[in-house]
Amino acid sequence: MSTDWNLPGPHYQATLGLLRAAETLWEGSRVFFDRWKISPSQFNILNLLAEQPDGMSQADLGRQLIMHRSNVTGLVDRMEKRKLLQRTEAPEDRRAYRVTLTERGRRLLKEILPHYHQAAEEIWGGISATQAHQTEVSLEKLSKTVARIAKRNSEGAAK
Amino acid sequence: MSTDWNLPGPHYQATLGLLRAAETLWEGSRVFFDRWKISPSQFNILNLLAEQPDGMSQADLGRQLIMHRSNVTGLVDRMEKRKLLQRTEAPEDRRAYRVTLTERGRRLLKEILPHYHQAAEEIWGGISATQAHQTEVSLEKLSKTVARIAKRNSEGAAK
DNA sequence: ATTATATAGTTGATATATGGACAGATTATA
DNA sequence: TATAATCTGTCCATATATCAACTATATAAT
Repeated sequence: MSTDWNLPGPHYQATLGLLRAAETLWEGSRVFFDRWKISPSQFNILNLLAEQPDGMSQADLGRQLIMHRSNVTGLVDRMEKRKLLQRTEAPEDRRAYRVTLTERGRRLLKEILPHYHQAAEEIWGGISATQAHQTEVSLEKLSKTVARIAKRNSEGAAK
Repeated sequence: MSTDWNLPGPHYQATLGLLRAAETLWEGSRVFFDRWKISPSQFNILNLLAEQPDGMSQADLGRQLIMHRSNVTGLVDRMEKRKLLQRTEAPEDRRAYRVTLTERGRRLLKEILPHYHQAAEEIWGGISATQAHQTEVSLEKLSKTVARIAKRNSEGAAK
């Protein structure tokens, strides 16, 4: 049984659509949050910190949001400048900061959340509950496979 | 019939998963193309130009790939520096360039495509044909809804 | 205790991306 | 035909993101 990978297969179009959808979704969330002059990443930070009243270190933020530490530095810089959060020295580790929401940050999140919840429901409006669930399951499978392929590919490059 | 949008609804988790999946997919494609030292956007440009032997203007590239003209400038700059494509003056419009693939660019694309096609098939490996099709349909619906919501939202902000 | 290794955060280089402002060219309109 | 509106590509400012190199601290191993 041989397969000619030089030709696009039956799932080629589906994959193009998948990546296009991913892009549209991401871009859509960017435009959605623009209204409050924040980025999806900044929203994720607000959201994460709201559940952690004692705050968390920048390294932890990076791990939770799957982004590089150096990116967290810039995001926290800009959010601190806007007084949405604050850096406090962590007493138990003199290398680290403890990042916490300010009152202003909490207020902004509170203002956004209802709109976010509403949008979250609307997004799935045209899709049946069964179909929505199956889509979720498929997406999770697809994500895992993509991550696996990318990993294998990058290891192959390290020759 | 009243709905309290202050509380997360049944689709809240699904939306988080959706955006996470979109991110993973996009990031996965980035890592995938890293092997050839190009970005997903650069791949899209290669792919697009291969179907247009006479080349196209930077403005057209931007429209096709849904990105700002100023972003095309940088991408084309870097790809021209690597001699993957070239700018030629457009005879019919003295404002515009005509961007075409070089032999080197065509070779690179030819090298990547089989791997891309293979990955495209693998991605859907764990999913039945029926389910794959339904997922595609759902994703398209979701994309459209997200785009609509984002648009409405941004218009609401313009007060 | 000393040394080695790992971790926290910053910085600089670079890529991707948007948006505004601009010069030059083109097209539509008055 | 003059001019107003539009379009092309570039540049600047800024944001998001990665990676490598660095300092300072913390933890593990000898």
